[in-house]
Amino acid sequence: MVKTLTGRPVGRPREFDEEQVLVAAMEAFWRKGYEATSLVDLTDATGLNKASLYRVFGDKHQLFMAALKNYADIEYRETTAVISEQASPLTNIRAVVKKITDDAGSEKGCMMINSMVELAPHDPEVKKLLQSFGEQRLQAIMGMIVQAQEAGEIRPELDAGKLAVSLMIAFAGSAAMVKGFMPNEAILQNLADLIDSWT
Amino acid sequence: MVKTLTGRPVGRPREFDEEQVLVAAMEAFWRKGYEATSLVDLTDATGLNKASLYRVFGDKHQLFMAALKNYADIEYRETTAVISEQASPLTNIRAVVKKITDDAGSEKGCMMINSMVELAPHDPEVKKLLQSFGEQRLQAIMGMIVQAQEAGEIRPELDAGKLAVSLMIAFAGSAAMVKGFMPNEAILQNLADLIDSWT
DNA sequence: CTAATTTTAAACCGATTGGTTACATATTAA
DNA sequence: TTAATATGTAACCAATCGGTTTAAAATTAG
Repeated sequence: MVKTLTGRPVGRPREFDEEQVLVAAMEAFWRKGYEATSLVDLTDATGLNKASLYRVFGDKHQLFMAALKNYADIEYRETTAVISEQASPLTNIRAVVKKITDDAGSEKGCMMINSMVELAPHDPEVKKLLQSFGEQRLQAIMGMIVQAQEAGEIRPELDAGKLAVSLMIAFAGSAAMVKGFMPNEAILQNLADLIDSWT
Repeated sequence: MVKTLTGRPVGRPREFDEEQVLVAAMEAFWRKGYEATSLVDLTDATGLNKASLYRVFGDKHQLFMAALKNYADIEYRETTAVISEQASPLTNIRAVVKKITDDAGSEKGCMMINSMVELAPHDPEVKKLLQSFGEQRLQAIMGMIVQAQEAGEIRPELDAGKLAVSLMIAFAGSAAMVKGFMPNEAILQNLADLIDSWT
């Protein structure tokens, strides 16, 4: 990718949008998991052929890592976006819960939980990435809980760290259960009840 | 397998124990999941060669189904075994929680949750099996909760069905989190806190 | 125009996949 | 001993796996 004076690269221009392709690959991995998604699945989903896919994103594992990062980025961006300055901390927590369950509400579940279950024990790279995403999310949730306690919306004697852990575990469990056992409404109700029990 | 008058089958007797082989296959699938476990992995784990494996258990998918059933059977048997007539209902609930988290406490997690996440959305057979296992477990947990309420150990105004759902989701979340993010102690603590909040 | 550069598509690669067949071996009933 | 039956081993199979190479097509700078 040699840049020229005009800023445009020399040579034949790309016929695809890198971001779009990444999203398509992400959706394939999200739906079927890592192992079950073949290169043919990926070329079908992205519209690219193998060679192009390899040149731009590297091998299957690298592409998966990029897709997982992309998922987490989108998730984080969209989740923080539902937080409003005007709303109360507890209202924001409920909005975040709704957002997260909406994303993971289909049978695809949550790509991070899917990857944790399928890959984390055997794949150090995936594990490391998921740990840092998880830590980030845990801290964010705990911060919101502390805010809600300061605002008098959550009982102050409760341990914010423990509450955050319980919510994280409930998220993970929800993302698993929605894939084969429990309807979305029961899951949403359970999360609502959990948060109600904090007030 | 033609039976004779003596009860012993005609022909060369088996050199392996069917139950042992199933357990070995179960452990391989439990550890690596369905897709990532190759036939070579299975022959290594069981000590049998492909042909014997196929003749006795059918193809890979049938073997997996048998292994999953075996897992659920063992799990159910061992879990109900920790329940004591002498102990109070709540003590029994805590014993069951300990038992389940002990089983799913390693990085292998819980084979049922692993399978639900990896396969349930695409594999109707697996989904159906997991649904019946899940329903069975949900009913068992709810029954114990009702007992504990009748014994005055859990607040009677709480909805036993909802509590059972919350515990199931917490189990599922625990089984996911232990695979890559959260240490066993934090998970155990969370479950203990959840049950404490019912008293 | 030409030379350089890049992208695309498709042919190609060895290895591995799940699955089957063929056959010598072992054990039975009669 | 013999006929029947079931076993374990290994060779074999086509299909698919992830991954690479090759070469034509497209676009640039000069």
